[in-house]
Amino acid sequence: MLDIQLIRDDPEGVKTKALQKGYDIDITKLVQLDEQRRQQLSDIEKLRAERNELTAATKGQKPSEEQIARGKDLRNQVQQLEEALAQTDQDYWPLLKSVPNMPLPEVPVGATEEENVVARTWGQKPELTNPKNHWEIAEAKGWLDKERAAKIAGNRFVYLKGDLVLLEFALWQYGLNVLTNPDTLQKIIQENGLQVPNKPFTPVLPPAVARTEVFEATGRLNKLEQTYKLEDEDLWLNASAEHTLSPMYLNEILEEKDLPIRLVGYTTAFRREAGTYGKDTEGFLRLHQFNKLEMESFTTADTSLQEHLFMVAIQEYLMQQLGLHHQVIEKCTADIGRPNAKGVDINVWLPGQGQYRETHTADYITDFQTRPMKTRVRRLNGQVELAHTNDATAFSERPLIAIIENFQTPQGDVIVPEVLRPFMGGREKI
RNA sequence: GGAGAGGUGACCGAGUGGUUGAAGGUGCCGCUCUCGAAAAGCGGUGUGCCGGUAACGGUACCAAGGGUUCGAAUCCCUUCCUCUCCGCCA
Repeated sequence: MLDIQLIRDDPEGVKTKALQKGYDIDITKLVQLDEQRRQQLSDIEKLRAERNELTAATKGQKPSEEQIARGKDLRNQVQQLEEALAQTDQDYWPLLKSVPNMPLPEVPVGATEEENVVARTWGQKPELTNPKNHWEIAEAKGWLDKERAAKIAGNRFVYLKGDLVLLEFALWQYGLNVLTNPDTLQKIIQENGLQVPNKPFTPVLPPAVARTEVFEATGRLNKLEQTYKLEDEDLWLNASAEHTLSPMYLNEILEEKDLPIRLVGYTTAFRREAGTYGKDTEGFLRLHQFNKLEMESFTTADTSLQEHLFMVAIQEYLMQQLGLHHQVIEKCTADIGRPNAKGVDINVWLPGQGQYRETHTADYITDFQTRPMKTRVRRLNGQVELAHTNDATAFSERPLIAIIENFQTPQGDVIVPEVLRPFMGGREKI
């Protein structure tokens, strides 16, 4: 949720930047509703003040007939005004919540993802003759069974089996090792010239579900396209660990000395993927259910951008260590997403498909989530202000696809990246 | 799932209809005392919203939402959570 004060101060600027992100918001109406709302609030408070005065005047005694009559009158007036305010709120809050976060000035302006900018490229496309798709290799190896999964759970579910499962667990282990090691983090910070502490990430196994109320506060509830609802329960399945990590400190005031709070959560993510029929149906690139290791951090406003860059640096480091050729993409205004002020993707090269595909995303969210979540920081000087959140992928299952396609051998085996071997019993290929 | 007891400020803990944003204690901050520290004494110490350059004023908040009342932390209803016992269970 955007700061209403920002909208009051610069309605035109907000309108323009929202449009850059593809949101046509009726800012005029929002400003008008805001004024109306404040007027109503002020009227109500005047009456309440009068009522409080009346109550105080009774001094604990039985009030007179006259006082009771006056009290009743005030109550009715307040009630009427409160109803009018509730009416205004019905329009006001959804409209305010529909305003997207403002992109930073350096975010490239663009109308589609075609206008994303390649910021950096690492490595080179491997030289492979007639590379196979990951599903061809995985099915031949008995690592992937989609037919039986469809029988059990339907389309876009899979059974992953055998060595691929071992490889997946190696990936989690490796990711956790990097994120919990202050020396490795320090190296990444130095190499990228960043100004952040090397405080390690705390591993978290979070709940995979959250209540409606909580989900709404995160601003990430996307009922129709993404989120599954549990029948008979007021619960939704998370579509990323971020959904249950970011609201952890809902309605709390954090102490500045405890920041940054860095979490790395592992969870199974569930996505409805409505509106993607026929897209990426082969293999396990786009599933209703997948596993993910996700970074989340809470910082002060003045350190959050560095924290975001730090997360991107970690992502690059992880992909470099796996030896996977990839591009770092600065997403344009249309592609960064509603809650983001800036966004970076990592797209890995998939030789079997002859294209780059997204494996990582890093969201710079500023205080857009913490405002509705009321997650605040008490600064060292005693000032209370909104915290900032950042989230970013550490690993999903998609890098497995990249490993299979990039490191395939003519014999149909897959070379295990060196950094994963310690977690694979030292095996060099599978 | 069944039966019962509860949810009050950073923490402990009073308060069961009338200046109660809330006694008392702990913690924290400042001052006094001290060479310094401790102890002791004194003072201060919640958050949101609205108005105001500010000082400050108003209003709301005692798990959440609704209701009763001239007036609610206190009474009623719903939901959530915690604890105890029983049952079930990886």
